[in-house]
Amino acid sequence: MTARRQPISASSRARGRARIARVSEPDVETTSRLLASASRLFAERGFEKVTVREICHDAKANVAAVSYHFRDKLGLYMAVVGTALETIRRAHDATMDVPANTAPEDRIRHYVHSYLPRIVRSEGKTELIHKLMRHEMAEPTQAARLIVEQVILPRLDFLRRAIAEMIGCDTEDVRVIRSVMSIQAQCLFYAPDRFKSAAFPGWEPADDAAIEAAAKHIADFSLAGIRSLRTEHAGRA
Amino acid sequence: MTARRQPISASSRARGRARIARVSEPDVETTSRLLASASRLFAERGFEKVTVREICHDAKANVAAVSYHFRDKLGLYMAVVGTALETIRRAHDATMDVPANTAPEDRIRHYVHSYLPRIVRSEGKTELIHKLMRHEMAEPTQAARLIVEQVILPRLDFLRRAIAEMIGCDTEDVRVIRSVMSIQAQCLFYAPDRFKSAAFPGWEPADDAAIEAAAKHIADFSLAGIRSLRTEHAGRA
DNA sequence: TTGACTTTCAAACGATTGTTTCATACAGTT
DNA sequence: AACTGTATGAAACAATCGTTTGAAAGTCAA
Repeated sequence: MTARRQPISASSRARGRARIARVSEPDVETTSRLLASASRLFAERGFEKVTVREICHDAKANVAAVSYHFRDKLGLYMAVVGTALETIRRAHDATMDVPANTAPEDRIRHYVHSYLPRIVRSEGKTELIHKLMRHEMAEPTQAARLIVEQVILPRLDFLRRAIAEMIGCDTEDVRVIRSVMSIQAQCLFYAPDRFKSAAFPGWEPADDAAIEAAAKHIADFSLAGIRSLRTEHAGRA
Repeated sequence: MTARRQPISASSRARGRARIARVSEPDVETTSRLLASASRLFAERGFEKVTVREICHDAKANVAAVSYHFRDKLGLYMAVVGTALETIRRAHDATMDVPANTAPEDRIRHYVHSYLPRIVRSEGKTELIHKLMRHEMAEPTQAARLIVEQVILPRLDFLRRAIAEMIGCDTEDVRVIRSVMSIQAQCLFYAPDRFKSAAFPGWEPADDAAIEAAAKHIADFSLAGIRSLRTEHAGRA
């Protein structure tokens, strides 16, 4: 094992200073360009389907740049995931940003209406983490645990509280948990997908109005489903 | 392009006769062993994550055997998909096997209760096509179109008719289409998945009773959702 | 100017992939 | 026995992958 020339952390140490122009235009640091290109490509096709050479070509950097600045390909990927998680942590998660004392039905409606556009659409910074999440579902990496803990679980907790309040039971009740899965399943189903494009031709919501209509359906459909669970006995076999 | 020694179709011509023992025990034809090993491995990890060498090692065949008997890796994969589709076409699709004049609610219940075990479980021949389907959703190949046409679309049509009958409208109604997606989404969400295992620890139904209970939830939840659509105006913006 | 440090570059390395080559062995026919 | 079509095996091929190398060029402080 040969010792590497330069520890990874040193690159961040040198990044504070302003830089003089080099032979070619280094207006943006190589590290930033790599992160930008990698974010876009990883979000598009996931970790394994993107090659280091492709990222470096897009970022106008040498192939060795990834190894130099991020240790290896996985290091670059984890950096992308890290900044995506930071973005979502900084900007208050819109899916849970609701005034206090809101009725549980309206909280659920708000969740679906703010969640669905992020799943269907492709532009925007907050959409990055959702695209990464979708690929992590198919082929998880080390990032899966982070995403679950920092994004998924808080959202599910938000849903569980609202649903439990609606039914009038504990948040640990099986009916609550299964209803959370039902809502989450319906939302995630609208994620763009080449397979589903063939199975449901033209059924993907195209414009904002269609997304809103689909969200309304999921909310109506699910709220009716949850209400029907109120009359049901909790301890069924 | 060099002409291949032996056209692919010739292998099936020679397979009718009984064979004398060779140096090693060729009790089963190489073609069959390759198909068996490939079915298991492709179902487990999808097309791209399985190597030809791995299949051949498992089938106790030479690496060149795939090229010889199936033209290439994709040819072997399509053969696997073909036999899986044939199996599902031969054995009447249980998800749609229901006596005539059954009430639409009961048809939907039957669909969910027979569909969900096939999604959750792993053993059995009919489960093969479902495992292949799940991988096709993540990374579609040529097989996606076949699976959609021969498996997905007939099932969705079964659901559409039942739901339209419940609501009392046309099968092309948006409410019908969205309800089909809601039911299908909830069912598919129970597919085993390493990512979901972390997000929903212990929430995957373990035994038959748990699967039945989950199916009952999906049916109850969805039927209530559909009933609520009856009172809604069809032509909403 | 010297020397230490940081960053970039072209090239190569080592591993793995799907696929092909060519020799060989077998069965059946003439 | 000789020939033909079928099948298998070890080895190699060609392409691609992530990663490493070693030299070169730059910056900055002494």
